[in-house]
Amino acid sequence: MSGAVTIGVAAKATGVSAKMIRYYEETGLLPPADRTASGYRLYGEEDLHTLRFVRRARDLGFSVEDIAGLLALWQDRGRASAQVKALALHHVADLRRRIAELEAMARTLASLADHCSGDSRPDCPILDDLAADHAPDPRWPHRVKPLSR
Amino acid sequence: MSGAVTIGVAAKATGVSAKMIRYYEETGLLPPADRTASGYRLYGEEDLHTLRFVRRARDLGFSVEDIAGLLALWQDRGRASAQVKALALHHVADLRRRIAELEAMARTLASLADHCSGDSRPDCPILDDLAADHAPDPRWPHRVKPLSR
DNA sequence: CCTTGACCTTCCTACGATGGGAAGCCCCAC
DNA sequence: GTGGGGCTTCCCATCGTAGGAAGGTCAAGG
Repeated sequence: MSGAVTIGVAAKATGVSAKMIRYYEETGLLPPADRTASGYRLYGEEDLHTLRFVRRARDLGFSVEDIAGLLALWQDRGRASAQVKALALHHVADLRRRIAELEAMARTLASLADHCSGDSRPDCPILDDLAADHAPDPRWPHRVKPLSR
Repeated sequence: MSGAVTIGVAAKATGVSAKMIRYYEETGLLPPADRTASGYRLYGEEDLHTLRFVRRARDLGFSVEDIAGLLALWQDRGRASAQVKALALHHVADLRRRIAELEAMARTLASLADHCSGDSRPDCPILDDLAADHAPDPRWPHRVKPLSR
């Protein structure tokens, strides 16, 4: 029943650093914490719960802005789960898009590295690729450079 | 043989914005460009080649710091391709690590969303998961909170 | 009662890569 | 010579996080 703890304890208990707790408060993600007479922030069990919620959401890659939405829905007992699901699926789509981008990079680079002898000789397909003329604009129909000269 | 072009032309020709070209120069990735009498930066064919190299490397996800290394190797005719390959493979490993992280998030979230009805009712496994007690420190052996009180 | 050390407060700085914008100079075409 | 577009530098913002300085607070132990 003691309840209220200071920011350092709250940080350790929730895995959110004290710095970030202050930042979240400052940016409005969290409401201003209660204070002791001397100005120390105090966190009760419910606040800790909220902080853990925020941390979990961050761990799942949600932006702070998205988390504000999730928190609002969480605290709205009359919410429609459809709203939550939409937010989540939107985020999943975002994650998948970023994954696809990274995978394209990794594939390209791995394939280049695969063709590189990796010994003491200077010849290197990786550098050759980087130095080659890559079409800047057209997305995929990668126009091969004209052969005749 | 006109050769030298101003920064805006170089930007369009290479796909690197003028802002970024200045930034790269400022941070030492690129050597200071030649200037006209009135202070305009000038870029020759070789500079454009370098800029395209940088852009390609950025497109492959290399950090500016890594690109500095790649540029140095590129310009070192006596380099060992092993060095380039090592840099590339290190970066691939980094990409794969980030991909794995994002995939873990996406998988978790997609599975939660999958169990969410997504209708007008408020019940939502996604929020339930976010609100649940997730172990902060211990990696997986998820210690359940003590029952007795 | 006073010191000590751990904690808290605010405020400022930085990261990495990028974009936006303002104020002022430069250059070319008309 | 004028207008408009390009160039210069300088400052600010992003996003989430961390570090540090300067100073107040608190509890424990002498």
